[in-house]
Amino acid sequence: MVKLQTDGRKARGEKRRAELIEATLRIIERDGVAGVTHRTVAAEAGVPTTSTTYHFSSLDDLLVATLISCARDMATEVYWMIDRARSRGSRGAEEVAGLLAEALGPRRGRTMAEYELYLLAARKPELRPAARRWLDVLTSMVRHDDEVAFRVFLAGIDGLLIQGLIDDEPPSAEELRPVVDYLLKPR
Amino acid sequence: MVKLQTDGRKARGEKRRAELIEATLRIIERDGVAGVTHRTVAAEAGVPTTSTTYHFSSLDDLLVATLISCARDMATEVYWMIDRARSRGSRGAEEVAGLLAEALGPRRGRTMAEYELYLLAARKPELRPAARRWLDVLTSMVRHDDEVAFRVFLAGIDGLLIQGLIDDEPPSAEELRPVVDYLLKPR
DNA sequence: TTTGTTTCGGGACGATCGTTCCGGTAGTTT
DNA sequence: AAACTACCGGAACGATCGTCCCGAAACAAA
Repeated sequence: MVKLQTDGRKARGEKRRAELIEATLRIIERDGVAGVTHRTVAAEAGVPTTSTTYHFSSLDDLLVATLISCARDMATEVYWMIDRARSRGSRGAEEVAGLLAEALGPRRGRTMAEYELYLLAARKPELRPAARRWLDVLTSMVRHDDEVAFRVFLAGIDGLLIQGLIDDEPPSAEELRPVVDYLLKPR
Repeated sequence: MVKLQTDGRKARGEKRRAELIEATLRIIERDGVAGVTHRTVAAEAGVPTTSTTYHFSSLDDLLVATLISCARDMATEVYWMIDRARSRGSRGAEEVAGLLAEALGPRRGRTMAEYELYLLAARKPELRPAARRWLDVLTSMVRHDDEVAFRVFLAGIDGLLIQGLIDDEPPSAEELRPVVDYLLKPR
């Protein structure tokens, strides 16, 4: 009889690994990278402290894994924004503004976490490929003569998000709208 | 005889306070906000550990003071960029690209420090006014019908800087040039 | 000089950190 | 069944953390 199923132990191990990464992301959303310790992550995941050191050789490894996991989500998120912006004509700006308002409102913690991990990548060279990959993939999607406009678009999105993070009240889609409009206007 | 000079003790105190802030900024440039502790700052400034707790009631206070001091410099820096961009015509983009390349090359550590403090402000409400003030001042400088274009310009600058921070090789002014050009092109 | 204020700095306290050790358990292979 | 491997989790180690205490020193006012 041929063995088709994977090792049950390894499956459980991978599952807990994923749970630890999710717990780490929640910690970063709530308290920032500074709040990530073996103990806080373990408590958030509801597992003993030593579980983090078993599945990740060090705290750095845990952060690396979290960034890599997070980068995937960021890519799909920005991909959606681009898709909306290009396919909907004048409605594109409206939808992009809505997505930005959502990133700065209900999902504010997540947005902060992403940029904190982004800055972490600036400081740790081993993280840079993961942080850059989605950006490269996105850039390769557009036509060559659109590349400059596309880079401006991406930079503008990043800038608007970062600036929106230090507002006391998250900006509404209506406030963002004219800026996004201007950003998307061809020239 | 009227007392004209201030208390020599207070003068020395203020001087050491300033030195501690400068040392803190150097630490952040080198190791990030995570590297800021009473002991590392004191060692960097060449003073005993307790000096930081004496002049700043807590570590948070030290970071707040550092951000406020840093925000002033950021304002003048961006002010220069705007000045170049507006007064030099087509040469404006070239000079802005040069300033960006400098911020991502020789002054890379400083740029990282500024954005780390910026994100810190996103998380600590008491820091937000200081981080936002210079942005408001700059915005109030421009004509009302230019405001949207100006906000796009600022957002674009932020985005280009952040994205440039995760490059292995800092982008050159020549690479930045077409993007800045597009960003400044009126429409 | 005497008194008071401000700055300095050594030392220590309790808390928390990353990490290791190691016995115990569950699952797989032979 | 026995041997082996992967996972679990309690306990603890040394290091480092923020902060406090308190006497000494420097300086100003009396």
